[in-house]
Amino acid sequence: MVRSEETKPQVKAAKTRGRPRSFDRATALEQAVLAFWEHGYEATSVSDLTRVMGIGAPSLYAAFGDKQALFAEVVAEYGTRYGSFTDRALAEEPTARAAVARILREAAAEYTAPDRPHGCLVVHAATNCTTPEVEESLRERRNANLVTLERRIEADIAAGELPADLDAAALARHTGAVIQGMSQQARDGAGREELAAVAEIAMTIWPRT
Amino acid sequence: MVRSEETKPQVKAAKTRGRPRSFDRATALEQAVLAFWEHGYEATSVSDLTRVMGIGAPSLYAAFGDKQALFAEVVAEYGTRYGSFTDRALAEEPTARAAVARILREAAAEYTAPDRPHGCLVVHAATNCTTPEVEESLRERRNANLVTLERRIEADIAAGELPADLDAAALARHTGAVIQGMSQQARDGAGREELAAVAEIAMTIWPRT
DNA sequence: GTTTTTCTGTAGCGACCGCTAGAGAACTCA
DNA sequence: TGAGTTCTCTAGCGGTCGCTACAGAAAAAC
Repeated sequence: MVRSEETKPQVKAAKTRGRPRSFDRATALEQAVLAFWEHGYEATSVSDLTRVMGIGAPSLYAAFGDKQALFAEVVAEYGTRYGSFTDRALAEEPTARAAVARILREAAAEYTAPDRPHGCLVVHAATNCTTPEVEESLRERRNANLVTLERRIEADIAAGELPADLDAAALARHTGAVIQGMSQQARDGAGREELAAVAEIAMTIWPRT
Repeated sequence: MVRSEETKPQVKAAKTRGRPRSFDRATALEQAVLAFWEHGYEATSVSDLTRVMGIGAPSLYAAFGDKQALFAEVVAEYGTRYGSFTDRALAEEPTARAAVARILREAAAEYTAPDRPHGCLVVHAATNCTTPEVEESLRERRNANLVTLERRIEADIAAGELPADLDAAALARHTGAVIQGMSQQARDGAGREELAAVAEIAMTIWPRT
């Protein structure tokens, strides 16, 4: 994947003045993603970040603002790079049921992929946070995902694909709970097959079509 | 519930010498439970603790050891006072299915009870921890709960109460994931009825008996 | 070249962290 | 009463936190 840039001197036709940045911004951001993903917002100190990103503190602050702004950018980057499988499933699968089945199966693999932190950054990285806005930002993201799923289920109900008496909100929340639980299990050491088994069990709640 | 004591001067027949403790140890511990429950291990500072417990730092260290020892005691107290509903259900209900049904329904109420922190301390209080032993201690607790549930399900399979081809480990893990997901949902603002609906949906995975 | 602009490295700011030394207070025991 | 014991209070330890002032380095503009 080619990194998208807005202020990259050596690539984007050296138009910026002054001393050029000595590190690759996207690479540094990716390291920050891994650090925050692994240890969460609070437990990842700025000195941890400068170490894994390979830059000094002033460079970090010049390039990303402060710790909170960097985290926001990390969350966005995580969303496009690692968390997009849910949106993709919702967009590509013909029914809510098929989308959820795919999401759960893919989550089992995503949350236990080797060579990267287990579980979901959005679920874990901002729990027990002394900065309420940070905790709230991921909470809103999680709740927004629930609403998205609920709307998808409602659409299937309206289309006659699912029973009219189905509780879309409850079904969406159940699915969210299973996903978050799978993420926790992944953090607690569960492997891909174990999570896949959980996913299969969870899918049996859907009405037979 | 009567507080069990080992060194309580004013109740246990004033046998201890020296200046007596000026605060009630059990009351102070309860305040620590609420603080750790709400904010987690790292985000609850010793100065937070001394404030809500109403004592000075030296008194805290004299009575409870250090922060980590206090947290261990808090987890134990939480277990007996707030987390015992699961063990009770497993002990009192005749089948694994009935026990899980009761656990899920009670969790919906417990995790959203007013006037106390939402969700489960064991699930949330030691995530994103810079002290690995603390994080590990609750992880072990969660995994031990999974094993307990798995054994209960296996017993029902052996007794012919559940199908012989049932995957006890997967079913236990699924149940654990739903419980942890419900706890997360409670933290994210879900109410009792919403969690109860999730619990009802989750119970539909059990084979009809 | 010189000037202007921007980034980098050192070094350290004030605030808070978990924790404790030391002195005095409050009790039991003789 | 006095001695011995244990708790409480004030104050502050060394360390880390997020963050930045400042001087020098590296580029474009002139």
